[in-house]
Amino acid sequence: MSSLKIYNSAVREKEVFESIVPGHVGLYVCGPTVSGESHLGHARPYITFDVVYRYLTYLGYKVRYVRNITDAGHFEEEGREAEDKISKKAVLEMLEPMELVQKYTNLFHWAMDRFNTIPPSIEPTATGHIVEQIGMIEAIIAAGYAYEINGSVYFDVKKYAATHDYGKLSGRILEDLLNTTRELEGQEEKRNREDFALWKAAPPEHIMRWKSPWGEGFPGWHIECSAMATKYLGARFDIHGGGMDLQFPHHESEIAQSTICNGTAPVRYWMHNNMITINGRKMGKSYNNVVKLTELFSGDHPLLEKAYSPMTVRFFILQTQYRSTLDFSNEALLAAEKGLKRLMDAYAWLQETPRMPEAARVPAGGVETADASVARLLSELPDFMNDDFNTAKVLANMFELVPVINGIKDKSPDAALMSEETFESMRSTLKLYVEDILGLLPDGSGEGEKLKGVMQVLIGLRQQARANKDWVTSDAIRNQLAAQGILLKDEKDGAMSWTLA
RNA sequence: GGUAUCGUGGCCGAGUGGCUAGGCACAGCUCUGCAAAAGCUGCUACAGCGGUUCGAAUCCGCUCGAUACCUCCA
Repeated sequence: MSSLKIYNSAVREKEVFESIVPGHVGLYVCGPTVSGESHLGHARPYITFDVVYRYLTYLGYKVRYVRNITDAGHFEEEGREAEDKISKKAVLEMLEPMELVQKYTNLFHWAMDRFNTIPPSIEPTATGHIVEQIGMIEAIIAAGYAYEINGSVYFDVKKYAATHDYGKLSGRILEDLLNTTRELEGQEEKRNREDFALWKAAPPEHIMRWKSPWGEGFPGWHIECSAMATKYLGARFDIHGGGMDLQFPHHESEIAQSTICNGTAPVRYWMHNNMITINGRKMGKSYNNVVKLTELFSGDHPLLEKAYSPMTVRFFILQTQYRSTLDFSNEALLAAEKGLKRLMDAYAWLQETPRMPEAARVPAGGVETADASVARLLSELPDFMNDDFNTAKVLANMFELVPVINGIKDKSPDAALMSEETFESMRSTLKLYVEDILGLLPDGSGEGEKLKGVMQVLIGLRQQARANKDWVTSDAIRNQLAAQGILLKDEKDGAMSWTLA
């Protein structure tokens, strides 16, 4: 079997994965900023790294998965007037930042649960680690790589770059940054334009504020990840993940801070997922093209023709290699929905069929025509996962198994013949990859025991009607069920199956 | 302007030198009371131009086009 290779953004090539501490993996993923609702674009990293987490766990590693919640900084609820922040209204009417944080954190957890992502081992919040962040900033100042001005603290990029490779991760050259940095407000007090904030003094109207050696203020964006990653994973850990748009400046700055503070580069393998685009454009607030997850699940958005289930979205994302851009459209999502249904229908039947049906059994002296190809398709799955988590190829192989499974199910005369061992191997391997590694769940929601019982009654009535060639009754049952969103199918041997539409 | 990535059939997308990706859509056939599903078959592409090579979607160069980042961003 092949060994796991990961594309390391820092060196721009695939490297064989070796954990720093044998048997253990430290995984850090930049989490959401909970000042607003998560959108489809946010779903990608969390689903991508959920699969990474699942696969590493399957490989036998004890993984500590840390994903932060960014709940400090500038906060403003969408649509809410900024003046609220400084109004002299009663406390209850004023914007309470933690109320927003709680609301959007809950919503985020709800969406992650629907996507069937496994919760991280630790989900630290920025506000819960102010002490650690202040400690880290003090260490950086003590080392001489940061300076305080007017209650704010900035990282001295120029000094750092003199002896370290600032820009290595993002492929940037410091001089270029000097010339191309945008004009922003509040930049005057920095020594150099490329310096970034470790701590910002809070203006009087700023509600989120903490005491620090430099006065009241709040931490810079980059320091929180460095502080929390260091605290829970150590000065040097295995994998750091996040969206490509975070590569610069966020991750570059993380490297600089942690390197000065801890005396070592923090991360062994950097992984960056690509963006989700709409009509070729990145999904983002500034482009005004975001589809929120709640809108996606409800279908309530001008760009959406219908609602799409969380599993459809998960499948849609996994059908693409995580380093490629993924273009969103109704057509693409619809295709994903249909494809997933086909895969999961075959999969569900296979899981309900513990023993190889007679019809597919190889007759005495017969040839196991399907054994070799099925075995090959199955044996390639770990190779694909080991090749930088190529879930697209894993799914492609699974789709090649679908006709094999359906052939057995339909007892078609030219059904693929295979040995009992191959059948069992197919069953257990698919369960492992579909459910445990890719995290795709059969859409069994709503199929309560009572509904199953009721369906059995209706199926019985319809079978009777069909036996009597009473097509009127037969069709009435099927059509009325369809109107209720239940699709009834006649199988080859007179049996019937049903699915919720 | 700087840096980087990408351009694959109607659509989405895998693929770093030779072998069918896969899904969806579409067409035909089989099965079927009808339907749906399923099975089989077909549709077979790599932006353009040069180069390297026995051989290139894959390597190199140029051109055209697109996107991302350049301190809000998954």
